[in-house]
Amino acid sequence: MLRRKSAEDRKTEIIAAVLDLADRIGPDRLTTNDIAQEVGVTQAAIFRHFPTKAELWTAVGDAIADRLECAWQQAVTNSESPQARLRALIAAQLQQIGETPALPAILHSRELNLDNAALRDRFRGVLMQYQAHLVANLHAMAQAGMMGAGVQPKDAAVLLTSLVQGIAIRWSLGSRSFDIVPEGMRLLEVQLVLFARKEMQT
Amino acid sequence: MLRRKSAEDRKTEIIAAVLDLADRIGPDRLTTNDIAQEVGVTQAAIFRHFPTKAELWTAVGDAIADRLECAWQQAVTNSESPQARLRALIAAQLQQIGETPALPAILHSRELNLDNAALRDRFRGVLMQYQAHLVANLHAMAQAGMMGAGVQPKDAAVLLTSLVQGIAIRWSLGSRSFDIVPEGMRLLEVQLVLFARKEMQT
DNA sequence: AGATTATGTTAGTAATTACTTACTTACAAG
DNA sequence: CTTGTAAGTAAGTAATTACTAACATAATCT
Repeated sequence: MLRRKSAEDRKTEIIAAVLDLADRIGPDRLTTNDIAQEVGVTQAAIFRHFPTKAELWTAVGDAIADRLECAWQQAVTNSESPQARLRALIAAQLQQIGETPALPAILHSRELNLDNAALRDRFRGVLMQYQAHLVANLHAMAQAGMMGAGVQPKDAAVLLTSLVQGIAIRWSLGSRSFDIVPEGMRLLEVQLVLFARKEMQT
Repeated sequence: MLRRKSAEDRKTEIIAAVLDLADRIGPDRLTTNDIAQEVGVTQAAIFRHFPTKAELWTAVGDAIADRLECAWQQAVTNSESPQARLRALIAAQLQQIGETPALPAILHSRELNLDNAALRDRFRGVLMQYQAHLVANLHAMAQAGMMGAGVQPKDAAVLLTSLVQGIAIRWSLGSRSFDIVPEGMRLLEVQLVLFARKEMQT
């Protein structure tokens, strides 16, 4: 017979299954049937734990947002210098994507961006918070004389978030044939060297 | 009564409708019913022009690939210097996204990446061709002494494609509240200045 | 003008979807 | 051991999906 689990355990199990399936099938395509099969219960069992599919997605989104916030909160508090914090923030982001490859797809899915306004706003806030962290540390670096002139911290932050997104896309399209964290950090160093340069050429 | 159109006209009309709906509804969510309503015909009429939904998507993908290839072919041939070609290539890409906002979503949709292997491979080839264009011109710039040392053309090309993707994402998430082409070109100039810098600081 | 054909419609189909209802049973507490 | 409840199932539902077959008519050609 089937071993029963506590509702809490089953819920986290279902959310994990959604994260996994969102990567393989796609966030906008996975069905409650897919989820049930992955977990190993009947379809009806899913609705015992989440009244609607929308609320299931809300739970998934909340879990993601929590994880992200926690990850870069740690990155900020565990690093001393602005430069170290910057590196830690980028590394944290890359690691999160590496652990949960469906993350970008879910963040841009219509499931959450069209059907779930509350969660969309939360994600927007979380991502703005990340951008603010980057800007703050870039600003501190500029004041410490570690940045060449002519680059606004805001623009630099956009270049860095773009770098992360670009790596993530290249990683996905290329069937994840390289390690995302070291490759991302390598390119980060390239960009940081560019930031640090001072003299210009005609 | 309904005015009938030639099959060719109707096909392009349907493809245009798909591109529009893919942006509003999402590539993996839009139905043949949605398309029919948008075009103003019955659902069955869609299947008069495309035998299956998969073949419709193939046509849409082909149209996109053609458009992209054509756009940056023009960019390459109409510009004299490597630097001008680089700017033209980025501008072309930004303009394509501006004209067809669904482009990134379709490129990464499961519809084309899971269900249509042939088209996925074509897209991969097209994007690699773009990357090759960037690398070639960055290499020419380096040989002309227009690039500071220490940055490989390949890495620089990755930074530039990331920049385009990052701008596109920011543009989408921010409800397209800014003009994508000028904002993208502004950030491109920032990155190009960084590339051109030479002396380093400790 | 009349015949032909290509573009359309109407009215279906089987499969899949999210979700429900009524019933069952594993499990923890007394 | 008994018992109440929480976690599960079996068997449905109506709505939506991609797709089809038979019929209709606007457009085109001679």
